[in-house]
Amino acid sequence: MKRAIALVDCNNFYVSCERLFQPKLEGKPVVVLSNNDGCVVSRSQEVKDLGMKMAAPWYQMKALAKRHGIVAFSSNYALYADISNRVMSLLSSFSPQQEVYSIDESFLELTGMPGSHAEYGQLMRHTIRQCVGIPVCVGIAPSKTLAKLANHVAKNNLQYNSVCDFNSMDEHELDALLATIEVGEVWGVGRRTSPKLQEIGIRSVLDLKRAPAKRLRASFSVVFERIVSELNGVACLELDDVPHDKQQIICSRSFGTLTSGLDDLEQAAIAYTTRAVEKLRQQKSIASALHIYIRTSPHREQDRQYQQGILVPLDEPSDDTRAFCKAALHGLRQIYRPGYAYQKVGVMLADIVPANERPRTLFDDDAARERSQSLMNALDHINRRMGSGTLKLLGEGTKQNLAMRNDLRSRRYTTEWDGLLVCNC
DNA sequence: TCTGGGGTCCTAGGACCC
DNA sequence: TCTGGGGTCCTAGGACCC
Repeated sequence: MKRAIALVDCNNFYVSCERLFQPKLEGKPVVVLSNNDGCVVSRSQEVKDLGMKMAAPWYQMKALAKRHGIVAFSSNYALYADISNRVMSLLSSFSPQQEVYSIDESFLELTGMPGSHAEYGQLMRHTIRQCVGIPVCVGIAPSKTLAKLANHVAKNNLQYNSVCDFNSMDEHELDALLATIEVGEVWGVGRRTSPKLQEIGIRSVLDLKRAPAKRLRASFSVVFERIVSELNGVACLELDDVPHDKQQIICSRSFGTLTSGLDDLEQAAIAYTTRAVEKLRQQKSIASALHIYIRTSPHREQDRQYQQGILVPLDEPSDDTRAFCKAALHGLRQIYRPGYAYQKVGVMLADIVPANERPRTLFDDDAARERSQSLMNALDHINRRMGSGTLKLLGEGTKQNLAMRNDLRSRRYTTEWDGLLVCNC
């Protein structure tokens, strides 16, 4: 029986979320920006047609935007996450096996399902459009890598009507199609390797499919052997239907304005550490080291540059915000140098294991651990109920010196009372 | 003036051990 | 004075993804 994997991908997802609540933006050029309104991270079709690239710095795009009346939004992650949950939960009813791959993509196992898979894809698409309001495209193929490409074809060729099933094509038809797609479109071939492949004569997806896998492995890495197999219809990547625990948890942010003060960096470090340890507790894990780093803006070449990071081991694995904040401040003070204009602080939790695999030591203080646990539970409980950041450590501070720019953010239509749309009728 | 954030996997090279 | 080879573990950095 032929393997059939579907990839359902939302069309310019963040833009589609914004349009959901402002339908007058249908057909108009719209973008959504990254944190600090720094880069363009989601573009409507109209904007793509104008030639605006993904991740383009917004300040360089303003003239073009003005000329064409592009509507811009700061990112509203609370909204996108909520809409994503609705799409994913609806999709889960279409297959016994689903892998939620990212905020806007899901793989679904269709192997063995009777009837036309393309028609089934259309049904998914119409259901999501009708129930949630988000447009999606569906690609179907015998491997994940091919399903990604089928999705790409569905998105870019009108004649497929948003659903493309490679399994329904014969070998010649499929190869002819793959010959028209640039090798850089393949999942796993990025902007560095794409030119290198072109140099050795591998320009199209078909070229890569027919390339000698062993030789590619030697010149690039083992992942290429896998990619070539997947392109030949041999599934090497299984569907991951249980989300696994993170091996590292990162929280980092660029500042709205550069700063050279240790105070500011300490405040940011505590805020990000707090957030990261919250995520650690959410997945019921403990960590035994924290990496903290700071850096100046690499884009400001006229400034003196500095970047440094340090790994701070903890006395014992923990999920207590206070222990990590202490480590973060300790590390920060070691790497901090005065006189630089810092742009970013980041923290990363490492050596993560499930909390129930905590090693016992001679010096375990069970009473202290219980106190720590009930304090952290209370903290999480209150912040969950009253809103994130209601209760925090004093060091995080109350001034917002380094607050991000997000003047263009839409309302939290679905996750806050104040964000609800009210009908005046 | 303004250039994102979070994550994984792979490789090379160094330290160390026998 | 000469100075091996193989294995493991760790880390840093690169590449990629969304």
